[in-house]
Amino acid sequence: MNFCLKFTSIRIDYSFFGCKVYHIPKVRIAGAVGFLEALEVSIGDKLRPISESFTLKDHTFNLLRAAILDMDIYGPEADLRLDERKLAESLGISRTPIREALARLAQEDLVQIVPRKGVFVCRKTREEILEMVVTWAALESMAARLATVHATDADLVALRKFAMKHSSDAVRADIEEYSDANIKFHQFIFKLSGCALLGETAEGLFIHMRAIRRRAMGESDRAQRSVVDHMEIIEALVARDADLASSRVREHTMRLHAHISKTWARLEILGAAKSAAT
Amino acid sequence: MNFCLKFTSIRIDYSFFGCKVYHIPKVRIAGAVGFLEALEVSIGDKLRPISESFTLKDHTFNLLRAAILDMDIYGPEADLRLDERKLAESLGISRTPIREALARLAQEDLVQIVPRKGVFVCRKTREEILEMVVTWAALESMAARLATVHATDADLVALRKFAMKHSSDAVRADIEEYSDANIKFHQFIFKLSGCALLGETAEGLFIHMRAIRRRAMGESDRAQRSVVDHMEIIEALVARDADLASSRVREHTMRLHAHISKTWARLEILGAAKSAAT
DNA sequence: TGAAGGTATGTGGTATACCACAGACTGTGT
DNA sequence: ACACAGTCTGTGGTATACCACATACCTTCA
Repeated sequence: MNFCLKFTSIRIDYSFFGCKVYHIPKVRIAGAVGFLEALEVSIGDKLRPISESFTLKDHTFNLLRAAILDMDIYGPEADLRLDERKLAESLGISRTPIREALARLAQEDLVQIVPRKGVFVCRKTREEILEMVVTWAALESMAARLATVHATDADLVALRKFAMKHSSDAVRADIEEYSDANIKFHQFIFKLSGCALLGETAEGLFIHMRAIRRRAMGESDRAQRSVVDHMEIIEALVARDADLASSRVREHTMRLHAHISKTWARLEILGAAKSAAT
Repeated sequence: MNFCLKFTSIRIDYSFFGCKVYHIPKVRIAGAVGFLEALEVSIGDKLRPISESFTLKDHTFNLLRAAILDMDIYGPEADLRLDERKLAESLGISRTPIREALARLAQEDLVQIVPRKGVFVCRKTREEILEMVVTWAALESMAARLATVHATDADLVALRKFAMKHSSDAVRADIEEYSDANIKFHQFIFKLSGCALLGETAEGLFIHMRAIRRRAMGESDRAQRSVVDHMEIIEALVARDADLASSRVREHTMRLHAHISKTWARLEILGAAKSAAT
């Protein structure tokens, strides 16, 4: 995968501002908002929401993060190396904000920075992925438990509606569609828990699992089994049975765990390619 | 709290190397290890483990992190401001590694970086703390569940031994001692789960909770109740009853949740001091 | 006297120059 | 032909200079 190519299009986003990248901060006029408020509302309204405290550092962080998630990390010939200088050149900015973005990515375990060697996108081993699934299960089962208390009846109706709407995707084996809906279903449960941190923590894990999930999804009747599971989970939530909802969610996720265990060989081979590349 | 003062002692650590801080990297002789190996083993053995790839960035990160954890964040007059330049001066290094360390701390939600305003240590609101406890409960209850499968009998014997050894601390209300033991007990369970990520994720939460925990610990009979809870948890583990162990751990942690809820007023007042300071 | 506007100062944000180290390469000696 | 050593190149690490913005203060004018 060619990273430089990737970022060519991103520069276009930048130039949309009509100025060189590093001039963007100059556009900010937060201090002038008060002044504008004194003018006709028609003008103030239009300009009000101008990017509040935009920084290249944050932008780069999001950019790199998205790029890494889109990467085919586990492809045998994937280029896991990130070159600070090349990235800087591609984005048209200096290395400084890139380095700070990379430092944050490293903190999230998305990349590994090796002094004087390079920055590398982290591949996850099979064990790490399995642990992520376990942790995910822990979080979501708690979310389901809380949801039996916090979710309103209307919430659950909406959840059921959503699940049924997309069940047809699974039936006709529309994996791509169903995969998205599946994700949203789980996010829905986290939202119903009323505990934002549960969802946020899970999100952090999920990011790492996306590449794997994409590869592991096209298996046999998993999608249809998933639909059944989801319905049973909803029933437990509607019954306000905390233990049942919790255990059903947990078992549902642990089935993914078992499934990944079975596809061990493939992942392991991909993992091996990693050490070969290093 | 005076940060500069704090770091005065830290500089002493640095100067232990016998050279100015930013000269430390020059001390590294990783490339020379091979050379040393050709010499007498007596010398090589002594020098072998010289800091592999030490970086100021990482060191600063750990330093700041530890300093923040030691801070009395919730004190009414706490100085939550971190000045990059002052820190740089105190540590005797440039701003660059400090900024990267701060970027990582921000990623961990330990500090908040406000462009052109400053870097501030994050205070947690009561709601955030409660959510952390819930998330902690989710993780540890799963850990206990796994422990019923992965822990050996010897492990559980060791756990029981450990818990009993420190139960006396709780009885004689030696809060400080017991608090440490309490923490280790929970870490023990995470270890027994065989899923490192569970423990790591919890650790990330725990860091934020330390300051709170210290304040919330000196309450009534919580310590003694804790001892009972721990014993019951151990029984469930020994019985290899996954559901029971899981729920007991969860309920134990959720009691902390309830307790913090009760001390709402105090925390809220402290939180209010925050906005007053800002 | 007070309000408006200018200015001085300090902040984080960014760009840049340079460093030490690692690794590949190349030349030279045996 | 091979081994060794020197050099060259590229990497991330660090230090530094400078920028735009935010803020507080001060000057000025009504």
